[in-house]
Amino acid sequence: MGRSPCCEKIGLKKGPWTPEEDQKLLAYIEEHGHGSWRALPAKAGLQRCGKSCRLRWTNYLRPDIKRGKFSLQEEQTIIQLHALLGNRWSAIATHLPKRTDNEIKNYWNTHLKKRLAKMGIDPVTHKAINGALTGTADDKSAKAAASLSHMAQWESARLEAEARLARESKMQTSVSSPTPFHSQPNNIPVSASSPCLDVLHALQGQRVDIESPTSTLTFTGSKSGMMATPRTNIPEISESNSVMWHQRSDELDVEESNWQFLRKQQGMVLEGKEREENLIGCEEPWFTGMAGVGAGFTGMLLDGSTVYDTSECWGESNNVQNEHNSQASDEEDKNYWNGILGIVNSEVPLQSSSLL
DNA sequence: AAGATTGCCAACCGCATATTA
DNA sequence: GTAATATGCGGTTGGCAATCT
Repeated sequence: MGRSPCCEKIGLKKGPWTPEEDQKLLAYIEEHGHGSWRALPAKAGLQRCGKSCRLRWTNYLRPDIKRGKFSLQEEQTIIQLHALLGNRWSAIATHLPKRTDNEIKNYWNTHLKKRLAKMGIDPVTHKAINGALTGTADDKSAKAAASLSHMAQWESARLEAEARLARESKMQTSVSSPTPFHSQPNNIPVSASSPCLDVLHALQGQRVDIESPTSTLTFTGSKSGMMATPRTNIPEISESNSVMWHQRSDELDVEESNWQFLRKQQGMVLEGKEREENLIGCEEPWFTGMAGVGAGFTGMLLDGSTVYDTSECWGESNNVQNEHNSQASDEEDKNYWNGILGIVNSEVPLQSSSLL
């Protein structure tokens, strides 16, 4: 529908924020919460539109924002998620604690995209340009693309469901009046078993606190419906290490059928200890436990036919050929992710992973 | 030393969607 | 059901700093 007219008002200041303006905005939100962004500038004594205030807060002033250089792990996460989700920066940001969508977007555009292009990989499609990396297109790459597309659709559905649940939760908890930021149950946005976030859990093989500054999801602690009825998403690793998920059937029956499609495509699902063992395999500290993910996506990209070789993990010798992998077709398929891994590995100083 | 070029990122713009009246 | 309003998202830009010539 119609656009907000607030930014079209004459007399509102634009451009860089001054320390005084920052202080006013910060002080107001800390005391009253942001409430209605539209009404905030007048109440806070700012000659800005609400939109500008919201942006300043979410991208800069929020206390739970991590600034500085991206770690190696963050870089890989961005690349992987971009391959999965495309330019959905807010969705990607939900998987990167303390990073804003704007920051991720900027980093992608100024660093990662260039690196991919330099590697001969199309940053949009994540496919080799002119077969530079993985050879010419064939049935496998077509199937991989289809799988990836399907996965992206699935992730979209998950995000929508997540947003819907958040809304419902919000309604149930009767959050009718804005809560001052400092008095919220969690200054840090919650990581209450959000299904979407579980993707990253699988990526990292461990539970992590997701604190996306830009996440639009707001749960309200123990009163929240989300907390009362935690979702039980259980990752499963297929034979090709693809990550599978069990959803609450009462919510996501349709989505479940999508996964069955994938299961069918990917092969049998491992259970219990066997699954856990498949999550282990990479020596690289940060990658430990990630085999299920990198490998999962890799598996999909390779049509699930190639077992991921953990010796090719990020940080390991990407150029070292796997002596045990003698099949020409496997070599031809030298998976896309290895190429991606090599990009950053070859251009980013190792110490970058220990920054921040 | 100075002008040109490039890289970076905060902030803006406009569209899409959700919410409200 | 419709229109107005509010908010969120992603693309783009402007300006500053660093680097190059």
